[in-house]
Amino acid sequence: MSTFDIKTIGAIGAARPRPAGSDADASPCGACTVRHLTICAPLEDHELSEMNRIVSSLELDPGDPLFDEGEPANAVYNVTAGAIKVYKLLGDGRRQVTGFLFAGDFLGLANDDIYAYSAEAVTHATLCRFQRRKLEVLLERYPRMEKRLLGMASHELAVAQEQMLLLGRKTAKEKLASFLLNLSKRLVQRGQKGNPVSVPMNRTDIGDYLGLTTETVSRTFTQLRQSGIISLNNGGKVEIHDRDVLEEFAQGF
Amino acid sequence: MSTFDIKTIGAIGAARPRPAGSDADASPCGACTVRHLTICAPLEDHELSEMNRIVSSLELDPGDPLFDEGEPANAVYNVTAGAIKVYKLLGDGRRQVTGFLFAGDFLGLANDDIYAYSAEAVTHATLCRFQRRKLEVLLERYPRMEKRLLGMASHELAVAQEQMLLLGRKTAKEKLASFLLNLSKRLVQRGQKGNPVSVPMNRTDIGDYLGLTTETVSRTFTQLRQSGIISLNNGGKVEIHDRDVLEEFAQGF
DNA sequence: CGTGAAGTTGAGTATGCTCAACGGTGGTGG
DNA sequence: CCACCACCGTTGAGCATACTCAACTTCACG
Repeated sequence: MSTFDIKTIGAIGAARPRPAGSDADASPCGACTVRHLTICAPLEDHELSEMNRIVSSLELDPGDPLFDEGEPANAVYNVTAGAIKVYKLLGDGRRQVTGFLFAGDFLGLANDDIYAYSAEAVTHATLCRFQRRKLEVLLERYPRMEKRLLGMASHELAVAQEQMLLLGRKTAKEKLASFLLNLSKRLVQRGQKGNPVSVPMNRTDIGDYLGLTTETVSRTFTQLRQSGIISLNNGGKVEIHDRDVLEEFAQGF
Repeated sequence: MSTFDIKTIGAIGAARPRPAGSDADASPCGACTVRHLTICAPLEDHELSEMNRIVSSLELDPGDPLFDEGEPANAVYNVTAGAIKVYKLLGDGRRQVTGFLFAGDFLGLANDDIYAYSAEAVTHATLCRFQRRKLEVLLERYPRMEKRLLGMASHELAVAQEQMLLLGRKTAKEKLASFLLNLSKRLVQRGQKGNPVSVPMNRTDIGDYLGLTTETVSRTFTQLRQSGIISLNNGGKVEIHDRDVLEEFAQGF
């Protein structure tokens, strides 16, 4: 894994983060459609102008890296659209995707000023970037935001523990059932329809997230499809026919 | 899993949390030997008296439950001595231990007022108990503590991600190597010798933590022993002979 | 259409699980 | 004091789930 500073990514050319269009730049925070989900939720409208001053917008294409494990953690991010994956690697290249992030999700919290994982775009995605030091000043002034951040971190922690249960103790079928239900729930949380479920990531990413190979993911999809529990539509849409059975699988009965 | 209120545990008789001896009660926080590791770290000496007022001490025997998943989260805890395990269960009883906690470690942060996991003593253990509502008042007054809590949560998050990598992508040998090195590092962090490593939990707990069966844990210990990398001493002590090889296993080379 | 990447399916295999037996140890009660 | 018992850890044999390697299909995109 190369370790390079986020500020030079554009120059390297592997990624092409670019400033978002002028529309968004005019009053990005005021126009933010996912504010209630982000770290900005506790701020009053008139306080957003301060946010505007320290935030910058960012756009990524599929496969573009956002940052790499080990890199100095100079910024934190809020996803405003699209999907991001975060992952860790072993020495021989084995990969564990520790999470998929969608609009409203937060990433980049680093304990010791070094990112503990890498982040990369799954789909075309837009993000808000907060310079770490400037954000810290703001947090000092608005303890509400710090509280919000703690709430988000402790939610992340609960999600991580659920994922450990999945990785350590569930079968392939149970893993995939849990995964689909999770995606569905997160869509609903964002006010979208929870069925059919949009599955924007490929089989390799799903496998690396669930601790499986692509082949096993594919076979398990087939198995669920042939049981009539789901169907696979075009454009990565999965239609859930029997949510109850899926729930039973997910909970290990 | 039964869900009962922590306050009634004593009456039920499954557990026997009891107030610690009068020595500790006199000025528990002032005498705390692990304060620098806890949420109390940022408090000045003269502020500890406030802490004293909202904290109570607690003692558990091996196997005693502290709280159960799903229970209302009325308190958070700091371990002051001994070892605690936290775990989640599937419907059919499969178990995933999501962490082992030692002196200085913190548990009980709950996002939605409900514990997301169960906690139980591994060895004889002592803990500080903070009533949630009272702690919140204190956090309001000391943003430093809130910041500290955020730091601890984000550290936990990094640890959780490392564990996901282990569960999803490491072999049995790599899992056990990582586990032993982790225990060793945590001993060193607490100012103790990192070798030999005290391993107070049994094979079942280790298996449930690493996503393995007891038999596989046992076989893998034997394998590492026969390779001369470790030896198993009395009293659950593991002596590490070749840390470098263990590190290589743990990092997946 | 042609090409390359992604997904699916098949055959054989290996890692770790299941089931079972056995040995050591510590606690208990006769 | 010692026999007994329960629990824990270890080891063995056989097995199953998911992996590896490979071929083939589908799809997106030029």
